[in-house]
Amino acid sequence: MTAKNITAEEKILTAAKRVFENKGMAGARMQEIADEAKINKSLLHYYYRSKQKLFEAVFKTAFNKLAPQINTVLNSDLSICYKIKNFSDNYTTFMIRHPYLPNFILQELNRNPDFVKELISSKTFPSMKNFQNQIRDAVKENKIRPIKAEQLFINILALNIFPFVAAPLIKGFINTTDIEYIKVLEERKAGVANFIIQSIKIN
Amino acid sequence: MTAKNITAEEKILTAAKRVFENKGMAGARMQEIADEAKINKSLLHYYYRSKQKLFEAVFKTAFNKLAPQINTVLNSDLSICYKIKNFSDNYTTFMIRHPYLPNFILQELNRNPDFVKELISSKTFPSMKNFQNQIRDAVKENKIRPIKAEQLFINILALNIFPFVAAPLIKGFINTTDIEYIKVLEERKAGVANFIIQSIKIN
DNA sequence: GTCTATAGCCAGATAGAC
DNA sequence: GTCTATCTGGCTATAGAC
Repeated sequence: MTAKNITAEEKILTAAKRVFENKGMAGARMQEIADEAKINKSLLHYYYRSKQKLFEAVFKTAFNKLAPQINTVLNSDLSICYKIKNFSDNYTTFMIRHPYLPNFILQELNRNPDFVKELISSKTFPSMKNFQNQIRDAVKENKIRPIKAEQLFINILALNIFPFVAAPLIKGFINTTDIEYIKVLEERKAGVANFIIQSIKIN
Repeated sequence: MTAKNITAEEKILTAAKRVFENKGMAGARMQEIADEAKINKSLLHYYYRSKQKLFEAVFKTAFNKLAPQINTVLNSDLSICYKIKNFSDNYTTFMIRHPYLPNFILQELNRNPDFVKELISSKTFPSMKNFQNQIRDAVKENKIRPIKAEQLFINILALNIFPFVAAPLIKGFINTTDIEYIKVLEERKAGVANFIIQSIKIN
């Protein structure tokens, strides 16, 4: 498997991923994707027919990388505490390597509300039910302070994802270089989990 | 001041705001802004010269609505606890009325890193210094649990802003209608402040 | 200030040779 | 499968009448 064994189709998808994540659907240019992939522009259409189709291929691939991690929080028999620690650590590690992904996903979901309907109706889309039961039981048994499952869920996502979506803004406020900011993010792997657990635990 | 007294220039800015916030710079069309403002397309150029200039006018207006609220957190002599409650309440109230604003700002900051440099160098851009001192002192005096000012700051922003940036995604996960989601956001006004304070307070 | 008409460009998509 | 050349439409921007 040398570099030359990578097919044109794969090269296109990789390049398209890079360009779409940076520029979004509207800002991306087919020519730029072709240049990035070092192939001819008309090959894009040969393999993917249209910009829209290529975009959808990229979007689905991206979304399918994120959904499973969230699903582990919502649908697994692990303890609440473990889930929070695990998700914060794994998610941040993954995102440091793919910093544009969350922004890309959220951006395009905001622009195309129909995408959401499509995603929800897919079989793999995670349900809140188990998590709601888990939180309700934990509150009832006095294991954690009273909180609604949805609110806790939003908080977990917010604390882990926001630092990537708002990176340029935060970098401006706290006045850090890109390298320093990665250290700030690394600190959050454990810090965020502690912050959440501290907030819900019974003294 | 009847509706007819609104000048063309004002109508353009309002329309541009709506279109840019929904579609972003790259996705917005001058024709759509003209239609939205119910004026002739060439008037856009008469008043604002170019799409870029019109966009910058909209962006600066939008950003200047958000910065002061954050500045209150960073640079005022209020107690930490009060700041958190106050910001969570005010910010969420404001954002429920302008739900596209955070997404628009973050989106364009990600696309145009130069914007950030420009904003930072402006005189009104808030500094972290006072807030850092306040948190360091509070930790030293054992008033709150040990936490870095930057991390707390990120957490405050994340918990308050993320629910708006990621609205379509969250609505999908927790399976709510738009109206129900507003109730979830209303709950957060007090809920988020409590969540944060619970996490940093000494038992 | 406001309109119509159009210049000029650029991007997505296709035709057709190899 | 991969290339060059080109069509077609849409978009920003401007010229110029009123």
